[in-house]
Amino acid sequence: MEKRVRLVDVARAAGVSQGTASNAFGKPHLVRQQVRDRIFAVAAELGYRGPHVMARMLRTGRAGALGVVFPDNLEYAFTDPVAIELLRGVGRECARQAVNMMIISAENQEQAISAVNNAAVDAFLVHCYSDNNDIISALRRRNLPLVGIDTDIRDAVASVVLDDYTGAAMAARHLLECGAGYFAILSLQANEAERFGPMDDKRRGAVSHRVVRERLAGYHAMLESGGVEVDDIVHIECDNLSEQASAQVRQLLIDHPKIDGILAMSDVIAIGALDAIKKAGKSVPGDIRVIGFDGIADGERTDPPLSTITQNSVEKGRLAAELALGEGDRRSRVLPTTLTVRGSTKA
Amino acid sequence: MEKRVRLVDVARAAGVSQGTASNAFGKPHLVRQQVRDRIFAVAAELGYRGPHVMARMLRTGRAGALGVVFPDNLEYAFTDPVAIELLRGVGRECARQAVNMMIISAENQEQAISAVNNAAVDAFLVHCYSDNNDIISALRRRNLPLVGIDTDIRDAVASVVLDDYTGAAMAARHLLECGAGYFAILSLQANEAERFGPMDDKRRGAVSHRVVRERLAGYHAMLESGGVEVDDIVHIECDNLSEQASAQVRQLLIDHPKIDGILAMSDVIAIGALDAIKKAGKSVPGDIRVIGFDGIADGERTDPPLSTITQNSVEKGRLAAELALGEGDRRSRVLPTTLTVRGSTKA
DNA sequence: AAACCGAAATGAATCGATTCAATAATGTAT
DNA sequence: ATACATTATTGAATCGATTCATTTCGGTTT
Repeated sequence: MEKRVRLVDVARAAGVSQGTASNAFGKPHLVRQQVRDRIFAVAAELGYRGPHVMARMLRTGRAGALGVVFPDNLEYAFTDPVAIELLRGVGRECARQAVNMMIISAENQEQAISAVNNAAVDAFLVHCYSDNNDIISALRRRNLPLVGIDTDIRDAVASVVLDDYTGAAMAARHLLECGAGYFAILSLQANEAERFGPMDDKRRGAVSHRVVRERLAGYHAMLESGGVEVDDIVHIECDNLSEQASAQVRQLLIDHPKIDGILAMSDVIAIGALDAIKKAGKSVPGDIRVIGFDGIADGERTDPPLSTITQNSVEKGRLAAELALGEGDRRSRVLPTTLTVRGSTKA
Repeated sequence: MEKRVRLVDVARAAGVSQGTASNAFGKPHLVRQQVRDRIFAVAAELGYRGPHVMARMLRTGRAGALGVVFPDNLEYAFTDPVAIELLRGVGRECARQAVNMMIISAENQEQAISAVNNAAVDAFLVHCYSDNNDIISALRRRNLPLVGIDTDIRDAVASVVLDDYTGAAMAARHLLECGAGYFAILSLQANEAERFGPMDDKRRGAVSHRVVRERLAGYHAMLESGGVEVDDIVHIECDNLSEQASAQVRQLLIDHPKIDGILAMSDVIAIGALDAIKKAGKSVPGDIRVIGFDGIADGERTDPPLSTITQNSVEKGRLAAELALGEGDRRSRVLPTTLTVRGSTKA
């Protein structure tokens, strides 16, 4: 393995200073064409591969990359349709700003922390549900611009969240308007502890995930104003995977046959619910109305098509990236949702 | 903005050499506990943030990241279900090896080249259909381990491709066995020129994308052995998006009403075809048998469920990452496919 | 007390660029 | 021809660690 050709070698061989050689590559307009050409010719002859990326980074302090972290579940990033849309938006903004996208990957918390510590990036984006987490602390310690998605993070330069409360309230109002009277809420995981199934008062009081807290509050407020007692609502904490959710809903239908309105905190869960209801021989929306949350593409093709609260996840990701990379004012943003009515709530 | 605290500052303040201070952080077992503790205490007091990532990289020459490039279409990575599965596999292997994943992003070819040149990574993975491309040249110039996915790349340390020929042949045989006699092939894009629609001989002779070439050959060989003339097969070059493909198939059904077997080169296209056929009032598989390629999850939930040639894209990505990061023997791999029979070909 | 050994610590060299104040070269106006 | 701007070039300092050959230390063994 021969030694790498360095800029200084090229400079010497071309009979110019190292500074000029550097400019020829990085700021060509500062070097006379004649000289530039000579430098390039010599570089080609010596087999110079261009400026060393890491050396340049060290000197300039810029990494040219945006770090993206998913602390809750590392594999989640390429599994959940909403996360993928988010990444699409992040990617779009990174492309616009000519910055690469570094996805922090790890198998466990400890590894994730060292991945965060070793990532050569200019800013971090973190998608998470709660912020009491060692990975978040590691991110803070890096002292780089940090933008939280879907949760507020202390010390972050900004955050991008959804107006979850209003979205949930819209969903609940719609079900009320469609005539539902007995409700079940299919919740996303409420905190770090991986526990699924029926959600009692105690568990409902220990919700650390912002998204879940806000959506529950929105559902409850609207249902109460519609004359429904919160204690009469069945709460189930579901895994955010259609298959698992489907199994949980199957049990729900057995335990609570009167249920005629289902509020799901994600479309993935709602799709599982549709499946379970169909298998149980009940009809949607005749017997049970189902509304999801997110507005993923798959919801358009279910049978019946899924009513939902639509959010623009692509824009959420793009905006977060813009805030993280941006120099301008970095106010945190709350993004709106819209009600999308399809066949699962209205015939 | 105060000046950053450096390792040398910590070392001085703690009364040890810089080398020892470095070891305290990077190789703690080489430093006596007593001394180590003192160094950490001083570091905390001075507000030292830990070793500077870029400086460490420059010195060690390791970036701790794997670059992933999609030259054909940059947004494609987070849009196509197969690409997403691929990324999931890559992510899994990166996590296993405690390496981050750098996604090269750009809006155009020129930007992509400079993104490749500025990426601090230890190896590159490139997913593409053909290798005559300036981005590929830029990748080669970096002189890092390079693994090609779905196409062979000159100078790559290895490549991971599918046994496309056999997969296509299996698909064609299956349709023959199901009694189809008049075939249409819905092809992926055959080369860099973005042209869609009917594919004449000339265009079929100018296929630069390896995947398309192999699959066409597999389809043709099997159909011919089943007594079908290649010239009697209708070829349509489709955009790899369900909506667009659907529109193209609508026209196909008008122009060629006798078609009773459709071979689609991707499930995404096949799903579009199912849609168009349903809208045209024909039945699947009664009037027309449809088989896709890839085995994406969405194909299980179409109506009827989609028969397909299943590949393991997650493993394809994982394996490619392993080869790129690995030290061991790096033979190129050809991955197998399996026939998955569902309702779109057999009642 | 001398000799020896392994573990711990040292400190200068190195990784490979970019930057910027100072200087030189070139061009233009008087 | 002289003065004055402009544009190019120089070269040393700097970014912030890690490495490794060498020296020092502390403890055993003879």
